[in-house]
Order: sequence, then structure tokens, then C-alpha cells
Amino acid sequence: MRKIDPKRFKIAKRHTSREINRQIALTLIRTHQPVSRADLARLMGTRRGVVSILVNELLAEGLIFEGATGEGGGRGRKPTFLYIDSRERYVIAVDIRATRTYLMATDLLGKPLVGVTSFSTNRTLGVLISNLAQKIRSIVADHQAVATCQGVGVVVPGMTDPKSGRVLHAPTLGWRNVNLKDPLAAAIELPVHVENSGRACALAQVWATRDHAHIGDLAFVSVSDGVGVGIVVNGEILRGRHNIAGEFGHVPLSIDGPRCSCGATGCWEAYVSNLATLSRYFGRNPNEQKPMSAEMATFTIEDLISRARNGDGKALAALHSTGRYLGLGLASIINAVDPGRLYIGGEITAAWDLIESSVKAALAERALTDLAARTEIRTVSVEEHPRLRGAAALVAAPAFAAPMVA
Amino acid sequence: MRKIDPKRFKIAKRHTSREINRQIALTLIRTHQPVSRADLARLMGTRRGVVSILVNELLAEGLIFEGATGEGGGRGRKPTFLYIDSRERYVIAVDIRATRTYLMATDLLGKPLVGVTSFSTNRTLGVLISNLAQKIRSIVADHQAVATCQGVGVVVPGMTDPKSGRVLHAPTLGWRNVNLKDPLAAAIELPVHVENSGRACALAQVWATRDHAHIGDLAFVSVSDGVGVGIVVNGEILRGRHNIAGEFGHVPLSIDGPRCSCGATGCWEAYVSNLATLSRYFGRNPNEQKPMSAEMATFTIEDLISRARNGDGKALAALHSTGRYLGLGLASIINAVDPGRLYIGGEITAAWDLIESSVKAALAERALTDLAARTEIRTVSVEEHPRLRGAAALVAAPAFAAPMVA
DNA sequence: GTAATATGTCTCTTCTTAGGACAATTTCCC
DNA sequence: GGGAAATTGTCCTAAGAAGAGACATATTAC
Repeated sequence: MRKIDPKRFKIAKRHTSREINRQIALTLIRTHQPVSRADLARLMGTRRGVVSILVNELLAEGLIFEGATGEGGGRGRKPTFLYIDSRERYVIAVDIRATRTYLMATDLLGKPLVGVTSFSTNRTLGVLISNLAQKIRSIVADHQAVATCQGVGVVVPGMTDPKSGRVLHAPTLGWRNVNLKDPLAAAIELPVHVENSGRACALAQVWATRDHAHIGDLAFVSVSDGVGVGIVVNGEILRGRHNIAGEFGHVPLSIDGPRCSCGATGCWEAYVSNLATLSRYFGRNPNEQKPMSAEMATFTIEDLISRARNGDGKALAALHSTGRYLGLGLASIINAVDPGRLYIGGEITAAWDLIESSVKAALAERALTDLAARTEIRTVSVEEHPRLRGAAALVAAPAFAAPMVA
Repeated sequence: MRKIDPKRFKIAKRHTSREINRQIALTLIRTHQPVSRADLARLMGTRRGVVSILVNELLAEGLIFEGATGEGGGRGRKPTFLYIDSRERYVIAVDIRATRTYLMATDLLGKPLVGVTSFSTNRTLGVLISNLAQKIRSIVADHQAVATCQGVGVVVPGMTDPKSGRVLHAPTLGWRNVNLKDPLAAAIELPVHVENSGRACALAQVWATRDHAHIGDLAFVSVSDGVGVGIVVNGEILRGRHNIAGEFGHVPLSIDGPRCSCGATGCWEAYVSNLATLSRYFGRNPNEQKPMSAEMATFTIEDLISRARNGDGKALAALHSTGRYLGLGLASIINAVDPGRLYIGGEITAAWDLIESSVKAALAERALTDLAARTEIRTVSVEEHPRLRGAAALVAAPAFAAPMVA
């Protein structure tokens, strides 16, 4: 039961019905392909005649194509199967991180076209944009003959305003209120979408085609240098009035806890970030100003995980501790927004078999009901490039989204 | 950008456009009344002809009525003003609390028709339902000649499943998995809606007509025996997969903090509930099993507030402390869902002038941005009966809600 | 070879918004 | 006092879109 906004409603015009049904048909082709017109009519509960018109529109726009006539089981005329056309359009995904920037090209369904490339991040905006533009132009040139680029999706580790394309605050990049969209769009002459990386990861999961059970309510928790969280409610990314919604990384576990990079104390992030786990291993107060030893400076979370696997009890204990705090924080997400599924990303997922029991035990401690405590948790490994897939979804997803109505 | 659920979409039928525009017109009449057909056409950006048809439909259904011709400023034929018809239909609101149960009747806009009545709550379901049915039947009998009852909205201090009408868990009532809807609906032969009181309060605020700025994203925090929170996102109540969404009362401030009634430790509720404030005043550990003194047993938060106003430094300190914790928890809500406005209800609002500065200071400590820290906070006094208004909205709001499409 | 059945197209009907004409009012202004 | 201008609400026709069903096409069952 949704209230109509008396300032920003959208009236149904003559073409609105068609628009709605077109997007539904497209969605069904996307999730059920290969699928025939007759199948669509059955799925949609409408006549084949209407479906034919919708399909012809989608064909004319090149969004779908007709494959070979299928091998239907029973008797009767064989159906012509329809598929999403992932040849004519593609998108470019960009993941800007503190030290390196990653690029990838995918089709509209998120399937990679060229592998991931990367270059060292130069934090001076102008330099970074010219570096990016060069790489993007080269990808566009390579594909010019075959397909057209629909746009560029850029994800950034920090708060963003996707509407204006500004990066409001990205601590690890040292950016504050930087307009990333306009100069980049001007340089490459393509539409640019900017989004926070945690939210983009969540977006990638909602739009993941391979998952047939539609999960409209989910949370993505990305654990690495910081903790990024993306929340999806009713199939829509939660952005909030000031573009900070989903920042569960800065919801406290203990207000008297360790100081966090955000300035407050006891944030979840201060307990479960990779730095926190490493500090725990070295028995070091993460807020200490003392210089780190050479070992500590180069030691990574991956090293810690491999030590834990090789029998280092202290490393295992540090991971279990992180697992416990992870579970306690996940319980906050569950009690606050109660998503249908939780996704965990980041380097820590490589140790999931080691920490899962700690996570679930902690979750059960604080989740309000048993059922909620059993909320499904899925890990997304670093190799799946969730951030890049999210950046791609920023551009690709609007083509499949529901039209805004009422 | 919303994803279409490939399992639960809704196709646009022939009558869908009409349905959408009808609800938009109704919404505009509701928020702009008195308003003419021509005004509506301008507001909706459509032709007067279509508006006439929509309005005639609404008139035929008795949802609106034509008032006297208005006194338009300029020249030209005078408009006939349209109003929501709040005479033919009404709803009954019920608020079940641990010790007393409250009833009220309102029109479709939430305006009270008869004052609030109440009776002592009998926690035995059968007895309570027969008590309720008796009261409701008497209200219905009183109004039979004039108007028809659209249904009964019931709010309960606990987790509910509005779809089945079950109370999943209401600690203060000692109920667990109790079907409240069906037996009550059978007894009174009227539709019954059951909802958690915090969520209903939030609902009442979204649908409050007097507030002309539509706030589609808000949070309502009700502080009394417990802490109930209702979250509204995109004009829709957040319920979550397991009907526990919005339970910020059980998100921790400090996992090592005092034990909460939910079994966990350091929940926000354990810091800011009325009991917590009183315990702080008496310098008492709220988990202590020692019997309370006679004074402590009958002393209420209202008493504490009046002592603070009369110069009791300890009382004022206890309130300031609660204010600080309140602000810290509100910061969690802001960082997590970033609503456009926060509403605070409960007895503590009577002391808002005393604690506001503490609340805002604490909020500023933890909110991620200055802008977010300045999120508007409004108090809703106990006298406004937010829970009963929410119960009424449960029944009244669906008539004005956006149709589900795509 | 024929009946049965499924697919996709086409036509006609019905519902709905779009555009504009028109009558009824009401004020402005000479 | 009377005409011009402006505003409201209704009516009629056009065009867009779904609903219903006929029809040609294609394929298997028997």
C-alpha cells in the first residue's frame, strides 16, 4: 500500500499501458529465455495478439532477437524463441579504488565481453579522468564495428549523489564534493552513472539473471578496508534523503568501542574491517599512532587467512572474532530492514568456511526471531567482481526497469 | 529504478490507466480540497474532459462530494468545489496495550468522530475479543443511520503479520502466534487489520493530510515501555521478509550494555525506555531482581519529568542522559535508512524542551554528514493519540493508495 | 492422409486518453 | 447597459491499447 506523492505523481497517458506491458514482457524474456510469444501470453495472462505487438516493438528496437524455431515437446506448430539481444549494446564498468582503478565491458545481461583491466589510481581528478577516458575510448574503438556503448557505470568507495553525479565524500580517495560525472561524460561523450560501491554491489545482485528466485529485498555487505552496505527494498536501491542510507558500517556495536575512520567510536566497521582483523591478530590497538613494523605494513588479510589455514591459532582466533562481530552487525541489519537474503563480499569471504559458525552463532544471539536468524547468507567472492558487475548494472538495468507510474 | 518481479508482476489491463488516474485525482482532492475539476486538470496536466469522467466515477461511489460553487478570484464561470466525503464512511481504531485497550472512531481523513474510550485489557484472547466486539457493535449501532463502518484497525505492541492478522510475539501481552484477526472479524462481521503499533504510527504520519509537504521517507520512534519504530520508504511501510523490519529498538548501542527484555544486551531500548530512565534516576540496575520500593513501583516518567521541571537535578540528569542515548540511536536510524524526517512519540516528548539539545548533540556526534545530522525531528504528543490514528489509517489509507502496477 | 493441436497474425470491439468545440457563467471595461 | 474576454464543465471525435476470437500455418498423432 503506497501513498501517491501529491507533488511528484505520474499520470497514466495513452501509451502508459503499453510501456508497462512492454517492460514486463522484456523482463520475462530476460528471466525465461528462450521463450516464445505464446509462452509470454500464458505467463502474462493476456492474448497472443497483444504479445505479438509488444514483441515486434522490442524486435524493432533491437532489444531482443528471434532465434531458431524451438523443439517444443508436444505436437503443433513449433515456437520461435526470443532472446535478449546482447550483441548490439554493451556497457563499460569502472571501479575506482584507493590504489587501483578497474575496468570491464559487459553486455546488457552483465556477461563480460573483455576481461578486467586495471591501472594505478591517480587521485588528482583531472589526471584520473584523462586516464579513464583514454582506456574507455580504446574499448569503444575496439567494439565500434559490432556494437554501441550504452554508457559508463562508475563505482566509488564513498558517498555519492547519483543524480548529480557528484562524489560527496570518499575518505580513501581524499575527495569531497567532487563532480565526477560531468567532466567524464564530456571527455568520452557517453552517459555516465556514478554510485557508491556497496549500493552498486547490491544492485548487481538484484539484477543477477542467473538467480531465478527474485529477491526484491536484500542487503549486500562488502567487507574490506571499510564496510560498505547496499540495501534493496521492493526491488529498488535505498538511497535516503541525504544519500547516506545503508551506511550500517557506521552503526555502532559499542559506542565505547574503538575509534572509527568516520570520527565516531565503536562503529561496526571498526570491528570487522580488514584492518581491524589484522590489528586484532597483531594485538595492536588500531588507533595507535606508533609506526607499524615492516611485517605489519605489508601483511594482508589474505596472508592472515592462509596462516589460519596452516594452523596459526592466533590467526584463526582473530578471524573467529571478526566472524562474531560480523554476525552481531548482520543482526542489526536484519532487525532494522529484515531483508530476504544477505550477501557478503570482500576478502574475508575466502575464509567463510572458517568463520561461518561464528557468524551464525552471533546472529542467532541478537536476531529477534529464529526465522530471521536463519535468513539466507550468500558469499560473493572477490573473483566475481561484484563492484564491477554493480557498475555495469547501473547502466544496463534501466533498460529493464519498471516504468514509474502513479 | 525498480526491478519488475518476474513472479509477481501486474499487467496493465484496459482499466489500469483509469484506475491510476482515478487514485491520483482522489489524492489531489484529498490534499488540495477544496478543488475544482479545472484545478485538477491543471494539477494533473491533462484535459478537463478526462477529469470530469474520473470525478463522476468518484462521485458515484460516494468517495467525494460537490460543495457550493466557489468564490474564484478572477472572472469567468465559478468552479464547483470537490471534497472528500467524510460523512458516509468511517473506521474504528483499536489500540491494545498491556493494561488498557483504547477505541476511537474516525472518518476517512482520520478526524475523530467520537472521543477515545478505553477499558482494562484482559489478556485472555477470547475475553478481550468479546469485550472489543461489544464496544465495536455499540459504536456501529450508534452510527448505523448515518454512515457505514469500513473496517477495524487494531494495533498491538509487538510483532505482527498483517497478512494473516496474527500477532507473532507481544511480550507485554504474553501473546505468541495468536490469530487476532479472524475471530474478531467473525465476531463483528467487519474487515479487521492488525499491525504493530510503531509501524501504524509511522503510517499515520505519512497519511496525515494536514502536512502538505509529502514526506515519503520517514521514521517514527515511539518511546514508552519499549521502543517501537516504524519506517516508511517510498511512501510504503517497511515490513521485511519476516515482519520484523524497523526494530531499531533492538539494534545495540553497546553490546556490553544492560540486558534488554528481548534477551540480548545493550539494545537501544534498554537505554531509552521509560523504565531505563526511571532506573537511572533511582540509581538502580534495571536487571536487578531486588523488589522495588513502594515509591519506585508507582513512580512514573511523568512524575520524573515534573520533578525535573521543579528543579530536581537528578531527574534532569536522568532525562539528559536518556536524551543523549536517544540521539545516538536516532543517528543509527539516519545512517541506516536516512529518512526525510524523524517523528518521536511517547511520554518523553512532554520533556522535549528539556532534552532536545542533548538529543541533537548526540545525533551530531554520530550522523555521517552535517546535513543528515540536521534531519528534521518532530515530536508527537501522547494527546494526539498517534497509535489510534495509525490504527485508523490501516483501514482508511487503502482507499487512497496507489494501485499496484508492473 | 486426416484429425488434432499449437503458434503467430489479423480483424473487430471496447475502453481510455487526447484534442478541440461549445454552451453556460462571470467579470472587466467601455 | 452591453459587448468582450475569460473560465468552467460537458460533449463529440480521434487515436492508442487491450480483449476476444477467427484464421492461416505448421507439426505431431494415429
